[in-house]
Amino acid sequence: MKMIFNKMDKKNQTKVSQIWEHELTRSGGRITPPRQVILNVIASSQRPLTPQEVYEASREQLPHIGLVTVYRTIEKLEALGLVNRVHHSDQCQTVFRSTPSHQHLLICTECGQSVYFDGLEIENEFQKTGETLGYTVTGHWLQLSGMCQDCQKGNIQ
Amino acid sequence: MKMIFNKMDKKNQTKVSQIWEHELTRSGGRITPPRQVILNVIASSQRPLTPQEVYEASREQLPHIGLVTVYRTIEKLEALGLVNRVHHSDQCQTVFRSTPSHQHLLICTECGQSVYFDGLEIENEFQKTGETLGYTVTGHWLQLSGMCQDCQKGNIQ
DNA sequence: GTGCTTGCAAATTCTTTGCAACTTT
DNA sequence: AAAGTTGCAAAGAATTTGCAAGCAC
Repeated sequence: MKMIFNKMDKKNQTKVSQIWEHELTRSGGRITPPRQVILNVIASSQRPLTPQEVYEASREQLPHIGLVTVYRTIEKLEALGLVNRVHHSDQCQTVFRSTPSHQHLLICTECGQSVYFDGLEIENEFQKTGETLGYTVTGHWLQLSGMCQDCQKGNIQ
Repeated sequence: MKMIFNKMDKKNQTKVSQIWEHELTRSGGRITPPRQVILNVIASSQRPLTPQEVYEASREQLPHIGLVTVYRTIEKLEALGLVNRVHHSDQCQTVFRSTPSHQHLLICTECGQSVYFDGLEIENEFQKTGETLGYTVTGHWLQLSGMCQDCQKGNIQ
């Protein structure tokens, strides 16, 4: 199994924000201060965020920003496939940057820090499972949870 | 990989309802007509249901039942571990009977018909994945989606 | 009888929509 | 200038809470 540890660093944050701005422009959208702030908040986050959390983090940089703008920007980013909705059992509406290739999330239960990983072998198993049950498997949804290295060491995030 | 095709039949529905009633009693709860109806609706469903759907199906048997009672009964069943919340990308609050052993759901995208399956080998892969990423994997969440045999044949559910 | 349960109404929370003013290109 | 975007306020949807009456044990 191939693994890709794609934790986001400062350099990549900027890059992701730039790509997102480019995609927005390309689809006829416009780059405004509120959007730049929201894009940056989501792109630089190590964990999935709720609309409320995006809103609160954005207000630190742009106090008069509106929650509605956050919702509409997320909607646009999702339509462009740049962010994904992430579901937990209690939290269903968090957003996290998506990956170009087909990967899955591993989320830290303590601090929420998340990484993507590749799971081609696992996906082959899914097909076999479906055949046994008489289903044609067309999609899957996999998320792992656990504790990241920082939290194992007892660090505060 | 061991597979368990545990589609629910009439005989099992009754049995599940009875077990649920017993668990309710054991935990100090009471068996009332509204609860019996709700339990039966959920136990006999081949697919995850929203609170609204449980409500509507229950009203056919007990017209004056309240949506609030459905919410509270689901809450109780979930607390007892008898039903699970099932999430899709758009639908986050559906309920489906849980399994005693550790299994995963395969949901038909057409009709919602769902079956549980066993995936021990897959779970071993999850552990390996976690190690590679520096995480201690403590939980996972896996759902497959596809098309069931009936829908492949073009039957109407 | 005691204590859990019900259903109504109201409150709360989350998300979406209408709209006039304002920016971006 | 044209078209997209913003933030406010209001609407809408989903879920939870308070409470008096009712029911199970």
